[in-house]
Amino acid sequence: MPDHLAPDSADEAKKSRARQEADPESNVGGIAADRLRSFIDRIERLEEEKKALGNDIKDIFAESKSAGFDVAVLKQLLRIRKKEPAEVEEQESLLDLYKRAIGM
Amino acid sequence: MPDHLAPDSADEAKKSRARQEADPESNVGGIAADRLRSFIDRIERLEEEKKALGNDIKDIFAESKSAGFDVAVLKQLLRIRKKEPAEVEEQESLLDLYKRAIGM
Amino acid sequence: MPDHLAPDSADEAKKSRARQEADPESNVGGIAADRLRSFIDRIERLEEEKKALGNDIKDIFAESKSAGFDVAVLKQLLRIRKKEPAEVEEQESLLDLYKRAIGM
Amino acid sequence: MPDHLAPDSADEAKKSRARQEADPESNVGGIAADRLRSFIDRIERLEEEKKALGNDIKDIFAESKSAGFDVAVLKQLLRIRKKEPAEVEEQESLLDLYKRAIGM
DNA sequence: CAAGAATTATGAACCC
DNA sequence: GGGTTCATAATTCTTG
Repeated sequence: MPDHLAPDSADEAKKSRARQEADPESNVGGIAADRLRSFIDRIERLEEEKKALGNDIKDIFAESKSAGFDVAVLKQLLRIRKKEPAEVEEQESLLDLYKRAIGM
Repeated sequence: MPDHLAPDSADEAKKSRARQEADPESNVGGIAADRLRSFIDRIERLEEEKKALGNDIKDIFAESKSAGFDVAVLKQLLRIRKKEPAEVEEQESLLDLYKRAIGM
Repeated sequence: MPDHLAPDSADEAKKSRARQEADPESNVGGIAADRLRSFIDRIERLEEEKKALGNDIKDIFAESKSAGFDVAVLKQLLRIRKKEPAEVEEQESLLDLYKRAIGM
Repeated sequence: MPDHLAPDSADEAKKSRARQEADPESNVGGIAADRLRSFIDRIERLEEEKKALGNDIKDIFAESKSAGFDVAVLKQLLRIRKKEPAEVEEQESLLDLYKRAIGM
């Protein structure tokens, strides 16, 4: 987003304080606006980091593929490791049951 | 093609099995166990960090809610802020496409 | 319970009743096999039709390419046409959110 | 939309030809425009049908859930049925191999 | 045929 | 806690 739409922080701080008393109920243009901006900034920053980590993970999958590993199987393995062993077993036995029921 | 360049994954898999004797410690059933474990560890580590960031974000939403903000509105604001650059980009790519389509 | 609906064994009857009120004839390991098979058949049938439609669409793209149209541009046009109603909807929901946020 | 507001196809065809001569080089507003519109209409129609089928499938999953089946397992079963048996076996054995390699 | 984008499906979070 | 919406992951399709 372009910076020109955002007033600089010093001016904003002044305005915030000035208006805070004038319109305390809705807090529009007052300290609440600063607070809102702060929340948004913090969240967007964290989301950026999160995305970067996602890219790192993707890189490792590419690396493991180059090393000759089957990425689909690797992902399957990771999925299994995330689940509780009991859950894995339960789903497997249910799958077997369904298979037998339809004669597979 | 020189040997030191990476062969494709099928060849690599074959070579891995061929080399099993040469590197017995980390080889299990023709698989470079150490390498596999390393990939898995790295990925799981990064996923943990990613999840932690997700929790941080959730915390901020809770905080903003406590501060009196409407979380749903906040999220929609964030979504719009995220989408706008994407749309600018899209318009540009559409323009490029049209240019190419008419041979510019 | 009529005899002709009676399951083969007492154990089977218990399991059947515990899990569902199914026709015992079609019960395999406590699973209503006929019902399961029916669900699977119906889903696979619909997925086939869905895939066929996907192929039809692909054919039309090929046809439009033969007619001299730029397929990439065409696809982007379609994407935009699909997105516009979504945006209208979003604007409305955003408005609703703002209203709620200010207590209307 | 009421039918009386839509020009009938003969009228539309006449108009197309009338404009074709006016701008033959780029084919804008001429037959190519009609052709383009036709492609778009056909594709959008098919995509609608495709989406409807997707909804039908979703409904069946809901129905099977109500009947007491585990939807996740059901989907797993369908996925397996889609793959070639050889592929299924290969992936399973590879998974076992990886598991042993990391000592699971 | 590998890489990348696009669609589709799955899983998580939120509200009721 | 169950259904619904939204974010993330997986698959599919396309292009070079």
